[in-house]
Amino acid sequence: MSPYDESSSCGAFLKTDGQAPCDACPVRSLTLCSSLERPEMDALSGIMQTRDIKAGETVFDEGEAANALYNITSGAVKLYKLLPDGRRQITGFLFAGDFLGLAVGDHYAYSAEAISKVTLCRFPRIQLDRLMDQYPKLQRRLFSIASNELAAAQDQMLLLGRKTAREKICSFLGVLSRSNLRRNLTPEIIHLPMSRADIADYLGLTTETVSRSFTQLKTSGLIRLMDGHRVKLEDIEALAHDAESG
Amino acid sequence: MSPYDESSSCGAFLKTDGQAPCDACPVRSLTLCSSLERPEMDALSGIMQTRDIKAGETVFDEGEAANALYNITSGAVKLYKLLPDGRRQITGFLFAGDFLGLAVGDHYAYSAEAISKVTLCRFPRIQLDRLMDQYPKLQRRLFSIASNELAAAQDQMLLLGRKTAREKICSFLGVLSRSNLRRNLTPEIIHLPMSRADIADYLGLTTETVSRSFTQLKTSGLIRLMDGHRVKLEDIEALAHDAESG
DNA sequence: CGATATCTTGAGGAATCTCAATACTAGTGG
DNA sequence: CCACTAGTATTGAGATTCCTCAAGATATCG
Repeated sequence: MSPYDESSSCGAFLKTDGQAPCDACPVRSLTLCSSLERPEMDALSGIMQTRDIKAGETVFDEGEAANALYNITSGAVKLYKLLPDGRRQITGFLFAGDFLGLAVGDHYAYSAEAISKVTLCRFPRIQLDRLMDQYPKLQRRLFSIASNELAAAQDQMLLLGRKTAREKICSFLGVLSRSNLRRNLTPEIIHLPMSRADIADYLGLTTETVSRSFTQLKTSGLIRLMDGHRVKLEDIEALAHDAESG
Repeated sequence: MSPYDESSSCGAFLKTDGQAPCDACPVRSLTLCSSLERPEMDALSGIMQTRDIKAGETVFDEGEAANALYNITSGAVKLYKLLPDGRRQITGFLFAGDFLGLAVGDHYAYSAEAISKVTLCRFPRIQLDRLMDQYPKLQRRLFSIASNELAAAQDQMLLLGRKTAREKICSFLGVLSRSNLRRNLTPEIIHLPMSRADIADYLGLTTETVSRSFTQLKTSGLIRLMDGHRVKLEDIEALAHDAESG
């Protein structure tokens, strides 16, 4: 069987004639599809496929032909680049509603791997390119997504180049907390589906330093480690402060 | 007098009725204007202004209303973000042909400052937005620029998060060398108009470490410091190798 | 419930930073 | 045209953060 299921719906919803599913999409307001009109929506769902991926599996690899773009319907994905000796930089963690697959040339410049079980909406690039010519609004939406990612990347450069380990962790928790707000989740409880090694590779640290920083924040009473993958922010104000000068 | 000169040409060229100047633009193939057709070109030059900036002066500041986008006709610009305590991360160095001013909301998320005397083509945002609706090709061009910047930002994250001081310097020289090629300059002679402090804030290092790394590369025979701001690459192969594992 | 991976903690080391002194460069005015 | 000054770059010595290596604790999954 093909890895792509052309007929299934956006996420785990009703299978229909191919345009209703997106109406039921729980994360639509966050995705590529946000603020699109009926015709764009229908065109998009017309070329859309869905793809399910198990935790640890690859969505695509650096260097691979960039044949498609994706929207995450559920689950978490990490993007990363590798150096020849295996050192790794994670350039982003993506969650439900997030978009991935932008490429400059014909090939992806980074790898994408599922952190948890993931459901994706897949848009073949050639067809999406055609739609972009047809619907300027879609083109604009993609431009806006790219601009947002660029701004986030610049924040991350500041973090990587100039922040201390503690500040990095506080910034990371702050970003996730704010992302919870956008998703109508409580900003105090942070879910960390990724490993400490992933966090380390995202923040330019080692797992040991990540672990020590968490412990230190716990000791200072700013956070509580509910379990390894769930953190309660006890003092968001103080965390925000320590993210920039702590 | 207004800082903007609506009538002058793109760069230091003939003043005309407002559409010929771009025809003479020496860096057009590198800019926003590249691969645009006559009507787009004319529309762009119609809303274009030029702006001259002295070394050390500001193009715009972080937080300022994002009223315009710019293309550099000559000179060098640095983009940077600051932390409250003054720590600085330079997110990019821009040269003739490069584009700046992309913003997510209504405000710039970073500052832009001239490193040398700079000439800019200025495009008011509101008018450019209108043109984007009118000319999908222009929209597409901006999307492509944003995508390219994003890819560069991801490379820089890898550099900042995972490379050693020596690797950072070698990577930096490599990028500039390749940028010389695009501009039809010799790839062996690198001009560094920025200070060591700027380089340090770009690479997540201190001036002292930048200086020591240069000295070390000189001692290894990979480069020659012709003067403080001009470097000869003696062994591009070796530099490229050391940019990723050395 | 046990095996394995992940996480935490500890001790020592290394790369880079900080602080300080010296050398160089570029621009200024005599 | 040269000397002077202020900024910039280099070099040195010691401090510090974070990393490496190693062991023990905890969580996860079949």
